[in-house]
Amino acid sequence: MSADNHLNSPGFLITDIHRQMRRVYAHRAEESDLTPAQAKALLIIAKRQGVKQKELADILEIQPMTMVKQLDQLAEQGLIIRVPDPNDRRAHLIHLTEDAGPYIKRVKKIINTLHKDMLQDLDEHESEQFFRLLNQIRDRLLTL
Amino acid sequence: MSADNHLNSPGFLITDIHRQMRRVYAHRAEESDLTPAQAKALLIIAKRQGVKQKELADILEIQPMTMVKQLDQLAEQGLIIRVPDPNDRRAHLIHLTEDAGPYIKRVKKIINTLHKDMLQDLDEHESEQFFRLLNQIRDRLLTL
DNA sequence: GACATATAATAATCCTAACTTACTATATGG
DNA sequence: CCATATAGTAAGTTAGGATTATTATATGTC
Repeated sequence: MSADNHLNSPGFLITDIHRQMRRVYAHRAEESDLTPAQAKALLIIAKRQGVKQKELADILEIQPMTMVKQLDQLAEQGLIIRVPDPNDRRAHLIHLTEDAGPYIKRVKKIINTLHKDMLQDLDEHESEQFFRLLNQIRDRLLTL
Repeated sequence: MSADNHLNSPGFLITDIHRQMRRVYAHRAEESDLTPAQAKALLIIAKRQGVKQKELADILEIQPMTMVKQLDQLAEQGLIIRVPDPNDRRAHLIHLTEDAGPYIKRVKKIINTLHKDMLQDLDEHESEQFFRLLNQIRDRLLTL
């Protein structure tokens, strides 16, 4: 691993891993299931019923417009509804529908299994270490 | 960090890091520079002058058709040429043009700096550990 | 040698997940 | 009251992948 090897480097490895995760996820998710981005949004909404769109976009670190589209998709599938905010007529509060339950359950299972599978060669200490390093790198990138 | 926390997990962290890397890269690359995927392909071609398209696609673990498009883009920018393979009239060999040199140099610098910046909070041992774990996870994902 | 099968490249089309720019409606601080 | 800020959205773009089907050429088998 020479200092000049740009190809086998953390950056490109992360891109590879990201793509492989998507591939395996897509393969395991049924027709009726959610894309990774939809799944992530739905899991956050489940934890924060009544969140505003803007707050959601901030949590996900995406642009408001990107959020709009993801919520459109979730609404089309009948998994969320936008409720007018009684305290701010510009804003909408996002709520899960009753249909969302089974989707959330299924998607949690897929994600759980995927994580377990991809980390299966790491012992507990390595997993913790890896998780810690990922967080450090993510935080650092946010300052760049 | 409960065992049931799907949101702050290695998988989603990798997705975040991937997106942030792209953001910083795009911000640092000039108008005239290459996208990450183009850069990666070009760096491999530089190491393997005369490689076949199919071989390239295999190295990058992408579909042949995806390779075609990336090479179209590089050819449009005048950075590579497709030369008919004298030993196989179906195949093309990919060569760099003379114009490619400065692009490669610039892109290497951007990538190098980005990697250094994003890993700046890790000591040498942690970096090596991180690199090793990424490779393990990537290899495991390829079997799933 | 003929023919079935495999392989290299590509055309056409689609998908996910992001982005920017510009607009409307509503809040809010001087 | 008005200037400015904020929430949401319409329209359009981009990167980087995918699938399916087609053409040209190689290759193994009988």
